[in-house]
Amino acid sequence: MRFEAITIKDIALALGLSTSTVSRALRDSHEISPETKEKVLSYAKENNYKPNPIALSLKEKRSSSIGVLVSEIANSFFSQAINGIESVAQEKGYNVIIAQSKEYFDREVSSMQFLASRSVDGILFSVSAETSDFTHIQQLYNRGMHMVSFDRTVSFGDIHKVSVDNFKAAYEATTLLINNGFNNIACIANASFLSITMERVEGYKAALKDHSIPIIEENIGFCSHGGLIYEEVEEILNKKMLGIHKPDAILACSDKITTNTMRYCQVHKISIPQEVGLLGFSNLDLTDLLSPSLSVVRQPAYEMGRIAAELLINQIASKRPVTQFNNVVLPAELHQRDSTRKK
Amino acid sequence: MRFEAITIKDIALALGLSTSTVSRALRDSHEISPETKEKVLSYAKENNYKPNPIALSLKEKRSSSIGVLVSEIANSFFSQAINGIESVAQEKGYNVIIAQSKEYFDREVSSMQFLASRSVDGILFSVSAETSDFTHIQQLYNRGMHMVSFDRTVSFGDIHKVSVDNFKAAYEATTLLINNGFNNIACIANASFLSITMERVEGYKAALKDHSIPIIEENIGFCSHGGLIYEEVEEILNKKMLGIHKPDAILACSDKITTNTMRYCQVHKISIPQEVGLLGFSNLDLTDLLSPSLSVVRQPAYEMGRIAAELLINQIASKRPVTQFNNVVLPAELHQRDSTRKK
DNA sequence: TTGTATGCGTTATCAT
DNA sequence: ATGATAACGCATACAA
Repeated sequence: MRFEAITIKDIALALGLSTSTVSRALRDSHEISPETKEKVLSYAKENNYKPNPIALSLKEKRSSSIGVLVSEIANSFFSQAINGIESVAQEKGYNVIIAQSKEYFDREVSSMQFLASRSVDGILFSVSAETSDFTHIQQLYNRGMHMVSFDRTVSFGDIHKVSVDNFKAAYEATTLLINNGFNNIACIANASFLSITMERVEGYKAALKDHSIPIIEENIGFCSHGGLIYEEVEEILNKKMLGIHKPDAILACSDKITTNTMRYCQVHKISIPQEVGLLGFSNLDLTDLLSPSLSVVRQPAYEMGRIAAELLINQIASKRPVTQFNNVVLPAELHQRDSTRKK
Repeated sequence: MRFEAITIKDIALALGLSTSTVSRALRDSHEISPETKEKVLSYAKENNYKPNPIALSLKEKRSSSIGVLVSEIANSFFSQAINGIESVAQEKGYNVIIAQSKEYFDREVSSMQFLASRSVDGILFSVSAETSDFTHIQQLYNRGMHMVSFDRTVSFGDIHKVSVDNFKAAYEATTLLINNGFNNIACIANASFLSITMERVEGYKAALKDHSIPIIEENIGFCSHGGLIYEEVEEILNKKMLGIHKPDAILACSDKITTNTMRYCQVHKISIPQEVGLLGFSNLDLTDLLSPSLSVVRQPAYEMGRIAAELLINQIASKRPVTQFNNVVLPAELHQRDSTRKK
């Protein structure tokens, strides 16, 4: 007993009409008599007729589904972004198909090809922490796939981009630390070739410079895997905290780096903010409940997801080739709490 | 320049063969000469031929995609579960299509119909906090849709179920509170008709009974919307904390209820665990960093996702109708930390 | 206003 | 060993 849905053919047979008449009646064509239309429509409703989306896809060469490629679903930022994407997709009648790279370049390439081969109409993506080469994206794009990049964007120009103002966010975060009396601030960031990483590091540097604080390269650290692994963060923090330039505050530039830095301080019994101030990028919704309350840069993940999805779906829907490429930049939110309040 | 993939017809044309020959060669049929096979295969490889999954779906009446319906994607438990689902799907060549009910019954019904109408091969679902009527599920199921229920399961029998041992988890959690010297324990749970709610409340009651502590119904509270809304939790907690039976500890039976209870204590300046002990169900991965470190029941979300996805995909793949229905019950993890250590 | 025929990409069933 | 044809469900150009 397998799921046998009613088709146009069934309706045509039952009503003694041709499939084309039924098809037209269902699509409310003006060249169908009101009576026939009524007959077909009521029969369709009674028998719960639903057009077969697969047949439609084959015919129309579109699938009404969009692919989303992120590094990790179980990451608060991305799950919030997917939430936004799903909400728009739902409104516009699109499926959302999920794939994740797990921060591996190889998985990013294969996942993207997987999505493309499943004939999605477009792809929303945020590159992995290992991705410095964009040819797989460029190729797909050149072959005509609709794509929108979000969060971690790409360097080539002819594509919609949605991101937060990372420079400003890091600039303001660093300034907050400085204004609270910290002046030897370390910066722990993601893989160095990610767009978001360099923007954040530049914002950090600019804030120091504007406050006449010397930039010490040794105070800057990069995590090649997004800070996903505690040991990676630990090693970097050991260098900083045990080094000659021992910082009095830390700017943690990603979700995972932030929590792993907290964990490091807990494990090594370093009190925040007495021994070291801490300000981190984080999208967790309970950072105010942490010990001590964590000052954070929060990214508008849900909104980014919505905007990116809207751009993509509009691009898919518009028949004409896109010539104008948006580069939407949203502001992040800065929340000050106890972890930056120096005694 | 739209994404124009190469088809069997293109290959046939280029090589002066018929489409059927090409099709057979690609599927490595024994009735094709080695030379032809070689020619076709190498041409296909050169031109990066990929069979069109939509045409395949239309022909085979299957889509190689599974739907996942959860209440909220941006919830740590569900995003971890989706992570597990995606990992299995990836291995077996299935798409994962996501939909969420947002804890609304209406959205659950429409999302499920949406998934079904997009011809997914099967659906993995966890019902919304409003769902007490399962007819929409039962109907779809009776029409032949493959379904597996997880986390919040359903009452009808002929379906695979994957869940955690909620009774045992709540029993052990309550016992831990009792052993730490608390004896007037309140229990805040989800909507009362959810399977998980009653199992947890029963576990709580059983633990009290086994320790000869009277069960006070007034100490038990239910959140109709999964504790999603702070005010809902606040109202319930006000009744408890300002009531005549003021509890000395709280068992918070969901992710959101747990964090909202912490927030309540923070807002109302109630110190944990001095004034009230707290033990909550939570899947956040930094509960040890909370203030004070939170004792939690953690659910094996990733594993549940994997197991549920495996069951579903096996069910889809097996041609025979399923007669044996699994009811997989996994143990939860109990982590004791400061929030239950009475001074 | 309605019906007939064709095609989307693929495979299965017939031929040859 | 290979080719022609039909079918999956739908929409549409063309015919009537």
